[in-house]
Amino acid sequence: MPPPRPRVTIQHVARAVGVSPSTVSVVLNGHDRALGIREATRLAVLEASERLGYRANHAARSLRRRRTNVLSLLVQALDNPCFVDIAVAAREAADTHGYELNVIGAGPVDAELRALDRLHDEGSDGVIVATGRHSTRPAALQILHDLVTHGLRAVVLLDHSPEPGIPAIRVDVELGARLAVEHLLGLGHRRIAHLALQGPGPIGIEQSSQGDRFRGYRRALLAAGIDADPDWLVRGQDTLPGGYLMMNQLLDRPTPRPTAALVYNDITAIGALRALHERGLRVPDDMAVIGTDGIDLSLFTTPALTTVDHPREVLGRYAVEVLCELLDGREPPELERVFEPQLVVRESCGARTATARGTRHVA
Amino acid sequence: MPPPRPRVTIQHVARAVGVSPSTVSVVLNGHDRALGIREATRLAVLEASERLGYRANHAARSLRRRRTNVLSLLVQALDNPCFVDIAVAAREAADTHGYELNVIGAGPVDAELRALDRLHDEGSDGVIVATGRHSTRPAALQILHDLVTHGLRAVVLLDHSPEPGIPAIRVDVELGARLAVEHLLGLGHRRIAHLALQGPGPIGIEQSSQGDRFRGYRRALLAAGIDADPDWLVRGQDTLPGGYLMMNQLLDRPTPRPTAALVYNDITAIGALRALHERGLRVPDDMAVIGTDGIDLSLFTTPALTTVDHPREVLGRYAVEVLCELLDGREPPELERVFEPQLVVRESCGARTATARGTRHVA
DNA sequence: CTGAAAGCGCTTACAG
DNA sequence: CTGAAAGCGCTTACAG
Repeated sequence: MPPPRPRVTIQHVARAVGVSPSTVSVVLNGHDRALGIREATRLAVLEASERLGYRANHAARSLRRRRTNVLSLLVQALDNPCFVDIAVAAREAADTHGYELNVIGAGPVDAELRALDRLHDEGSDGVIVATGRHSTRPAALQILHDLVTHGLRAVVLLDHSPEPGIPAIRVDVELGARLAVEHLLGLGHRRIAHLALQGPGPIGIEQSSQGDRFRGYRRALLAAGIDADPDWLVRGQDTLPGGYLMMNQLLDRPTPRPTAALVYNDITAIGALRALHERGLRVPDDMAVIGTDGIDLSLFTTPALTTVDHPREVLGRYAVEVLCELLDGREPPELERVFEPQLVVRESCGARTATARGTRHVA
Repeated sequence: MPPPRPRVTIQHVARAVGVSPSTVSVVLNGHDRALGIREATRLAVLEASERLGYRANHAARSLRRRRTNVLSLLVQALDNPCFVDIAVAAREAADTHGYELNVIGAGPVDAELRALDRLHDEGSDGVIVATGRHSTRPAALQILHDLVTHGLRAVVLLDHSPEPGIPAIRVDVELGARLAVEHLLGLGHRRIAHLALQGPGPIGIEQSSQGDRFRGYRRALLAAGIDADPDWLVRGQDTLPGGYLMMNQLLDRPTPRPTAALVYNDITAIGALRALHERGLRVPDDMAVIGTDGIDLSLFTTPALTTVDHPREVLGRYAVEVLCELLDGREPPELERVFEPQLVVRESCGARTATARGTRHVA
């Protein structure tokens, strides 16, 4: 049994002041109508609700207003700091817009559909889907579509827009891959591997972040007259062990060993670094490694990761803002907003040395 | 304006089947009373609600039941994977008990009080406070007390129980520190530093995790006839840059340099590793480093961290279970449940080499 | 075996 | 300038 809950309601406040509940409601909500409330009454209501410790009942308010003022953010996995950064920024933005934010980690691919479907029941007004891999999965798209049909507003983050009513905020990962490869080419590398996320189908044909990235990688090589060897491509999970496994697979191949690797994200790159370390291979001397995301951790690895930085805070914040526009009945200015990544050169490609001192992270 | 929300209610289902809303409610909730419902009716209700896409309205249900079936988990910061591990396990446990879990990152110390106070408004039935530092802060304790006064159930995680009504689940960090120091002593170290969390007062007098850990550290040294030099103690933030800064401070001191360091947690230890790397100091040769928590990352650093592992999943799960007991009106079996930490020996103290291969993380 | 009625706490037109 | 009334969608005794 739930404990007895001596809830202070609007009724109690009203009785204490000697006004009606409606008056209390109007005052407490600071409505325009509150202008028409006598100052003395207003003050008395404020005082009494403070004194009695009144706290509005969410459920009642939501039921009546027909909106909950909560947003849901479905991220791929909370164990990747990149998504934590996005979530923290998103929560802050939600806060300033008067919303609560429910952050949900989708977990492994097979749990994702369930998590998506649950969004229906989270009781939120709108959702941000940041799993970064839905656009290649029809089932996920279907659920997303259903969500919108049921009156939820949705925004996609880190992927393409699946349909006209659902705006997308994403990073130009094709450009990111190009910047990375060009950096490596400039350093004299010719055999450049790509550790990529495992997808449902062959890479490169999908309209997805993964496909975009691969295209960037291949085109940048092509522009330098290099035809990417299929043996340079390894696909796997975007996790620490995933990166570890992929790098080991790459090193196990009989082909001439690549001298550099562009890795799916920083977490995966850290896994790859570990595999190299265990094999006694030196980074960057034996293998240059370049990550993606720009999470804080990438500055603290040994060696510090050169990476393609994504504006994680901006993405989180912007997604919330677009969602709020939608909830306010306004159409967002564009269906897709694409942010630019930025190459951050540190130690893992040998271009220069880095120090954690003096960054924004070290006060 | 919120979009028009063509909500399917219990009424619609009732009308479709030709029964009353009460019957629909009883059937859908699978109540004991449902036993008294004709099978044909039951099936018809189920079919119609499925067909119509009925989804219960959370707000209405909560309002009526006077319980929301949501739990809140306030963790210190989501950017420490240790708390993510706890949160993920807690959510799973909440799920199996029929609750939703709202995970909130408290953020920096100054934001913590605000976050705590907000718990009032999250509309949850119970809260788990896992900031790991409340017990030394009277203001935090006061808010926690208020929460319980307002009818919320509360459980403290990773700290001592602040009062009889609030159970605590924690780790014996004093033992953890002892295990770590004994390991280092066994390896021949004599000057062992301690990088600790900055608290509101001097260390060692507080009844807190921090104080407990320090006591374990000092006593283990004492047992070996070593009186801890105050210069071996550095206090700072429990973050990557915090660890980086603390290690640099330690190295800047004129006293004979310690040969080993027991660090507050793994994230901080990774910061410390980086500081050592930048100074050209080798781990473990020039300085042995030992972390705490046992997060996955600690296996992927270079060198791999020797650490004091905490049962993070168990902690998260158990906290939820205790909270559920409380919500069911049962008293938990004990006011404090203390779990044991475990030393995990890897590379950073030089005792042996480690490999990421073959762990549970690498499938 | 099922329905009518009341009510959870709030907000919002609408009166006056 | 403020109050009475209705209703958001659900659940739960209580009738029958």
